[in-house]
Amino acid sequence: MDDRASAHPRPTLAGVAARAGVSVSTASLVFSGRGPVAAATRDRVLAAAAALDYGGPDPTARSLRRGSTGVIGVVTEDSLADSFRDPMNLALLDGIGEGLGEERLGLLVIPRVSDPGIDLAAAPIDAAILLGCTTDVAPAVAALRRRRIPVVAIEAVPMQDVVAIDLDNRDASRRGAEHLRELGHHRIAIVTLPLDTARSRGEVTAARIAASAAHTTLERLAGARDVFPDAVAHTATGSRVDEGARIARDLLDLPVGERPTAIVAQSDLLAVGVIRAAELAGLDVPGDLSVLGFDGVRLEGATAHVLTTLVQPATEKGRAAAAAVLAELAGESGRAVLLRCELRIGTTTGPAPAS
Amino acid sequence: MDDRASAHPRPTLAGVAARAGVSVSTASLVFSGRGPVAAATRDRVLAAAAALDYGGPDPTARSLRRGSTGVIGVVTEDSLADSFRDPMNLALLDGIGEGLGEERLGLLVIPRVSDPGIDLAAAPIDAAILLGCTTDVAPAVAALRRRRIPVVAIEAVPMQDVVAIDLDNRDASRRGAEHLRELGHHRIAIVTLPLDTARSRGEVTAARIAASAAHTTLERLAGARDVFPDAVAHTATGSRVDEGARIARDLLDLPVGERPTAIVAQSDLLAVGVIRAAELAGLDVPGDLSVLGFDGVRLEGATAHVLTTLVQPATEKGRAAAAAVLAELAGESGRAVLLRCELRIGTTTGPAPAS
DNA sequence: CGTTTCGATCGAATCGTTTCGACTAGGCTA
DNA sequence: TAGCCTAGTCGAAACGATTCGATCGAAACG
Repeated sequence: MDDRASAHPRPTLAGVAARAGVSVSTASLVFSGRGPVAAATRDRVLAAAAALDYGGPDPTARSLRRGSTGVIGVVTEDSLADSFRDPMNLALLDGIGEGLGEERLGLLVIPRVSDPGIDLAAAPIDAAILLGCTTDVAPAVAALRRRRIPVVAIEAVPMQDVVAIDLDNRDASRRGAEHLRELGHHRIAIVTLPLDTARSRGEVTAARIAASAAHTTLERLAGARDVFPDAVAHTATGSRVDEGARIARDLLDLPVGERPTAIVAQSDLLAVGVIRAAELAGLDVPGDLSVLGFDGVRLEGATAHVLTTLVQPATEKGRAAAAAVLAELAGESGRAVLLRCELRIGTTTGPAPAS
Repeated sequence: MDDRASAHPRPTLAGVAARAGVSVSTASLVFSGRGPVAAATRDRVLAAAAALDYGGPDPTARSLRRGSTGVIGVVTEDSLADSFRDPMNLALLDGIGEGLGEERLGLLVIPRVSDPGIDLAAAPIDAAILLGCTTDVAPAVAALRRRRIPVVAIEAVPMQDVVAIDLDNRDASRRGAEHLRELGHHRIAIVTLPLDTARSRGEVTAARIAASAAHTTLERLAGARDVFPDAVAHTATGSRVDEGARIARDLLDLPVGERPTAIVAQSDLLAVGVIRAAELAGLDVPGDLSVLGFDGVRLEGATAHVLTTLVQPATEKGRAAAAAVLAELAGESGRAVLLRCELRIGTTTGPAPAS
């Protein structure tokens, strides 16, 4: 059988049709199932296909003719693996998968949107979802727009012709901060998500804020500072436990009077790191230090605490993105969505220590 | 500008060529850069393209003509998100990304290979990597073969015309078990990875083994039983900490004389669960119970221990898979690779308790 | 029994590129 | 000055399907 396979170049619909003694159009109808075909004819065509080892219409030819590929692009900023290390993105992916349903073939994940070497416009996709892109995505969006490819962006700066799936990041952060203020805290510190693609650790200055395009980070920061305008903030290189711990170590290395009584972390992973560092430094959470997270990710046994955090509807975000994509593909215009986070009070925040 | 965009249907290379006053072939040369084009001509074409808001050649048409899409398919068994929740798969993905280099557009991730509803043959890909597929993948492979699409499988049952990237699962497990035997253990229990897609928890019987197609699980099991032929084994529904804990709870709920003195877990996540359950039951690790893992994943702070485990070269696996894919696409035949695990002795195994 | 209708089939045009071979006009070598 | 090579350009033939409109019996209808 191998010789046959290598002898004949590659079976095509025309070959199958010829062998079955029907026209190409009829053979096409058999495979696409969109026209009436006599049972006998269908069988003949299928038999011919089997005999020639034909595996069905070529996807690229089909795409060209039909004008659609059945593939949705998911554009990420980091490397693939790094993007998927963030539990929030996984939940998002779950939602996208759910929302897309059975109709689509798969997701084409395209890493490093900011890499000029990668030509987003050359990707065979019907629509694109921008996933956690903090960089300036304008060029990428422009390229997709030229292709008439609908774009849905998740938590990105608002752009024209891009359906935005957003979170009330600022408002939610403000509510979290207010919770701390109500508990009597005055001196708080903030551990932020990355501010830029360079991802250097360090204190957040006005200059760095001005230079940053990290929408989510900035919004959450603004929300916290709506309540605590002077709160010091340090930025992390990524949403990871070790980063949170590392930054907290610096923030907590102060005499009692100057040390923050609460730390606002912009993600749960960072918050867990903060808690670990605090406990390692001999501080009691929440007795000596309150810790607030963001995300509401299930962190199985990472700490003995129940994290006080802003629970975001991550899966819902994915579903909304998928719905928007489907709407756009159907010709309707996908509606922008603003989802709300909910403050879940756990055991990591408490009254400010009387000092 | 919006009216223009909607007025004209969509710019094509032909339109650009016409406007630039050159032939389509010349315009094509400008964009593909594979022929000599006078600088002046090039500029004229690019200017026309800009004027028409043309974003470059259509990917599907290009794919059809060129016969390749620039996309590699990654076929997983679970939902996307679930696949990527396994840290091993992420490391693998890292390796694939590294190995593929800059040439490729992206990875088309295709979930649920066993779902008959999804037509693998309809995916526009140049090659496929089978990732952690425990089910019977024969139909999928057959479909791809008909398409003349090279297939690389990671830790799957050997198949003809499929490049295998494999691990010495059986031998490694045997070495791990021998380590336990040398420590004086006789009564051990095994916590296995899933045995089948149904994923029901429970004791591993001969019947279930016979019915299972989960290559990796079976190999690791066989390796452990090479040393401890009568070891009882329970299968998990997934490689997760909570699963490990849940199963260990049952395994350890026995009088001291019958309780295993060591548990072999088929993944580090399971092993961590086992350790947690043991400590919750008041057992000392490794004093009362030794625990052996598999994978060598970095588990930041999950336990206070250093897990004794079989460290597998996960990233290397990905790189090898990528190399095989590239080789196959270059017309050479990708070589099968067998990678070796290394036993790393940590603090979770110790001498069997004298009883 | 003439006409309409419908199921089944086919031919031909089309989707938007890439690429092969041919052609022209100069610049070189001999 | 004849002959050759090369850079630059072009026409036309793929690539492998889908789909529109036409055709042709046979069944259904009045």
